[in-house]
Amino acid sequence: MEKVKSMEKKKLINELTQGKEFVNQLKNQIIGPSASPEECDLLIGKVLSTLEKSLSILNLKALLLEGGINNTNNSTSSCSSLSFLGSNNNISPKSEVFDSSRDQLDKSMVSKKRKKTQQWINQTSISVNGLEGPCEDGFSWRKYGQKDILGANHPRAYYRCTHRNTQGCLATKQVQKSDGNSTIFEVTYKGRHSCKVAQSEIFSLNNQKRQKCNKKQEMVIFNSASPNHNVENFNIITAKEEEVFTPFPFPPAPLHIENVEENKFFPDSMAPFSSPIASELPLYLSLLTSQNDEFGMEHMILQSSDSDLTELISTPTSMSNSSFGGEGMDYEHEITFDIEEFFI
DNA sequence: CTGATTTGACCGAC
DNA sequence: GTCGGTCAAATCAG
Repeated sequence: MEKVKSMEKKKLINELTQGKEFVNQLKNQIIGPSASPEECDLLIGKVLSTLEKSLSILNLKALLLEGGINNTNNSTSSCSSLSFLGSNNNISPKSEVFDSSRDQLDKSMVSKKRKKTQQWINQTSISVNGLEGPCEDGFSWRKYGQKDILGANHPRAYYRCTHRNTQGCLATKQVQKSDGNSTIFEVTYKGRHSCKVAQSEIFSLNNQKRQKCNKKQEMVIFNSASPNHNVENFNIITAKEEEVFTPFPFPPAPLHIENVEENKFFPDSMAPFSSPIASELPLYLSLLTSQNDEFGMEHMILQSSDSDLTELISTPTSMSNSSFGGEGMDYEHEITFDIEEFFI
């Protein structure tokens, strides 16, 4: 445990130091004669990334303390996704995801909890000149309920696919403002879209909205000096087996998914699921924002709670990454994925 | 008029 | 008994 603490501390210091360096570089960019917006954008993304990682580390600690979890292994590895769940206050302590993980931990794998549908959580926010709200995801939703959630400052809204009645599409989503930052919306998707309309519309809509959202994001980023302008966008996915789940707005292009146990693509802080804690939690998928990623794409981590399947998917998305679409796709251990398709 | 939203009631899981 | 999720009647908006 002490070793773990030390590792976390080291990692935290490292992240903060990196962040400081990036800010300095940004400062030079802004002040310097050869200021490049692209470079500034990149640096801002890096700064945000380091801050998020730092917060993740800190919040994981809080989570562990709160839950009284005795971590005997590599806890730093689970920072990225786990701590987000606890950190944003977006998921209330009573939330399904959090709760079930706690239950599972508490009951030492004597899990007789009912199976739950797959879900993924997308956290996104846009706040420009008072106009705020989660970026649209390309599907048409119909609100069917709203509920005050215990421990949460904001009510949770329940949406289902408009085509539920006509096409039996069972996709639903929940939208809730973050407690900590009301500009952040946490969107939890459940089930998958089976509606033909969504499938046919998704490509054009997705392209449009991606552009739209990217524009918004750029606008916000470049006006970030104003306190009224704020953008944050990061994602956590929680998925559970039982239903085939299609979280991607992309064409059914081949996906390349790596088994995370090999940790091929994880830096240390991104190998979140090798710890005993992580392995007992529900399936978490963690997305980093495009601005966090040097390659301009997001990395998504999937982990199945029951099957211990942990996978990494790379997706190029922006604010619209929450859109799902295309044919339903089962997550297999090996699915090829042509990344270039998404950059066209 | 039609479809979407609101909101109190209800239900099932825990 | 509590809480989250859903239903469905009432209401609203285009």
